[in-house]
Amino acid sequence: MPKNLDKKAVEFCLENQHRFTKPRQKVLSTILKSKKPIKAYEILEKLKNSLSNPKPPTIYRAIEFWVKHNFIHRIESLNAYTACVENHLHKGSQFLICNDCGKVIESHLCELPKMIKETTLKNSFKPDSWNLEVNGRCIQCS
Amino acid sequence: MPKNLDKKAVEFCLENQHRFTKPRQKVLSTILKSKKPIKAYEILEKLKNSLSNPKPPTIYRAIEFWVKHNFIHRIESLNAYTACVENHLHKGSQFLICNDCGKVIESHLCELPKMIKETTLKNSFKPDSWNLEVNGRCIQCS
DNA sequence: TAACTATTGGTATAGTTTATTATATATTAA
DNA sequence: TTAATATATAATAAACTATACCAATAGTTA
Repeated sequence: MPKNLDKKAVEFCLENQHRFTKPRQKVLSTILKSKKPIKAYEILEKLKNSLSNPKPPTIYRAIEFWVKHNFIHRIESLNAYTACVENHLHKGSQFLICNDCGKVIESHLCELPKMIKETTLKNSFKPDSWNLEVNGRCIQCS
Repeated sequence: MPKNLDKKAVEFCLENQHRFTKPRQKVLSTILKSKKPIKAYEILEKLKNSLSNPKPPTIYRAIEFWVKHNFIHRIESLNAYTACVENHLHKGSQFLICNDCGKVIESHLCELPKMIKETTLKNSFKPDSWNLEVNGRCIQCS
């Protein structure tokens, strides 16, 4: 979905002195192209051609890099990865997962942070980051 | 934590014509005894004695059973399982995970459901169940 | 008893992720 | 430019997590 995330990634690497290496490049673009969250081994499979016989660690290192810098998110309940709809600075993420078609919508629940602060305060807990995954049905499937 | 969840489990099985078999019994009690979320293979290890040489599928089947009936929850970001603090009927769960000591608090964010409905409505999404995992620091570690 | 369903047992394998060690590439500063 | 440093990759192996499959068994029902 995010059209120019590719460019932003290049810029990001330039500005922050990270290398825009081939594995990073290919892994990111593969995730960007995928309309649904994609799994590590699916990425691996797709890159059999454009990289020379890549192994799991190659993929995982690149994934880790982009997750760390908020270009992609990991969806815990799916063991899958998806591009961030905007490369905003994240402390948390929210996903709506359709149980029927598998579509995943990244949602911006703007009020959630406030809520989280309140409720974690009650538990004397200092929130740092969070992840909300909601299962249900998207409009096409309902 | 939940002291009589054992008994409730027996009752539940009786009432609903499910069998309270040895694997189910042992897996549940092992999770109940554990103060922290416990992993499938840790359960397997602990049951090496009380069950005769149990294999992964045995454990996973029992876990699945109790998850399905809301006696335990799976914590996605940890690949681990924990007893429900109360065996209330769940459509969602919320966990506060301490990055320091690993403690996990199950939290009751009573207002969350309302929020979820509102925000998912905006996305034309029918919520069904949800899981929120918040990372941060507990009071002892901060 | 016979048929049926739920559950378990056991083997094997699939799928996911990390550790380790060595090598290569880029950057910086002398 | 070259050595020193930091960063990233390659490749092998292993650890960790989960499921598919099929046979055997236990409980239930007709």
